[in-house]
Amino acid sequence: MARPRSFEPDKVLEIAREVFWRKGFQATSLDEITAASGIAKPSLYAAFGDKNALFLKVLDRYHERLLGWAERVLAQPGSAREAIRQWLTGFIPSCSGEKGRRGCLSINAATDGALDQLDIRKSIERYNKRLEELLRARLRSDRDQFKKGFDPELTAHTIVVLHTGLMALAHQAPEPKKVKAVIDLVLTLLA
Amino acid sequence: MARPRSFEPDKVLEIAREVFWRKGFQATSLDEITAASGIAKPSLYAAFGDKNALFLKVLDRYHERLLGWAERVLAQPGSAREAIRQWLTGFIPSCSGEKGRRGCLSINAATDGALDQLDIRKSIERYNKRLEELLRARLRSDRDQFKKGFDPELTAHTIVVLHTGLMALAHQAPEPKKVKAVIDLVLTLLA
DNA sequence: GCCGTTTTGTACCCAGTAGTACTGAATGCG
DNA sequence: CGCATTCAGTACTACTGGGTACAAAACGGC
Repeated sequence: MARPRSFEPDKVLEIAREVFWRKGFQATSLDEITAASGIAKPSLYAAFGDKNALFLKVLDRYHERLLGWAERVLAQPGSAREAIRQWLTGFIPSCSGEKGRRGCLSINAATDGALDQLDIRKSIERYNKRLEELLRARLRSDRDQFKKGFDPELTAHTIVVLHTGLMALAHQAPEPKKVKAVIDLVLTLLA
Repeated sequence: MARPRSFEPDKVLEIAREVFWRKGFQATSLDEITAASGIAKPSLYAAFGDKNALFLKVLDRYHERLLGWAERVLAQPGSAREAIRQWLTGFIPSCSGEKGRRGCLSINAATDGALDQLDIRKSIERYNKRLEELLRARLRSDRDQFKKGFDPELTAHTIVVLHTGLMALAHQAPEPKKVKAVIDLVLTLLA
């Protein structure tokens, strides 16, 4: 009944994610996104709102994707430690070597001054909370795999801290081996 | 022989550090620094160079201060584990509660897009390297305090990762108790 | 008291950026 | 085909921010 859209919003959100991820939220100008996507600014505004709203959409999708993957990997049967190891090692390609330099979009955003935007901060906090919940649930339900006195809550949180540290240090492009060794060492806490 | 300076560079660097720390490198405008310090822009430029150079000076001082403190605490005699525990717990006030929200200036800078500036990236990498060296040296020299097979290099790096994670998560203003519990749990790796 | 030198502060320039008319184009429907 | 409706793209505005020219001011030395 009217002129149809000439682009797929999902594709544009993916392109925007790449730009935001590479340059950071503050440092990314809308012109760079229009250049990368071929979509003019008024169309972006009509489809996604202003820069903050666009980034929030990008970030929420990013979070959903990571949570979906974590949920799948952490739900596998067998050893809880191996499930968590698989989840953590899955990040190695994206947090080591040259590819890792961009780090984690979410953690980058948390230190971007983007935190002034309440929506964005809430999204990040919610993501961390849900991630920790997934780990905690798995450790809790498998607590008899571990020795007496094992603390699922504290251990889950500690793994989140470790994960955050690895993703924050990704900007230094460490060697994959080094990351793997750290993961293995910390997983000895699951005993 | 000429008009004297009307401000102390060290004081100005401290004020600039506070502003950068609170708002982030990119998000801080020079106008905010002139407003906070009372120093006009041309004086800032004459004394410190452009924005990047100013931030680099601030960051280097920050690093020196943290390294100096780490060196002092980690040099204390007795248990290596207790020395490291004291070093880590010393960060609790600045990485938990409302005061912690600003996180760590260095880690924030690493994800600020400030990394495009090679000087700044080098400074951060050098800081992390020297920090890890301090830990490694202490763990190595006291390796007979630990069980056979203890790996000082890997353990030192893991502690740096943990420390980075704690400082990155500081933006969420966690409870001090939680941070302390994580530290205690990870220090059981030193056995 | 005057002069060269360095600092100071106002006022400015220019590039870049978020956000917005406004005109023209593409559709479905009658 | 005509028309209402929605999208696309150019061009613009208003503003901010980094950086600087220039003239006045504050010193030490003569």
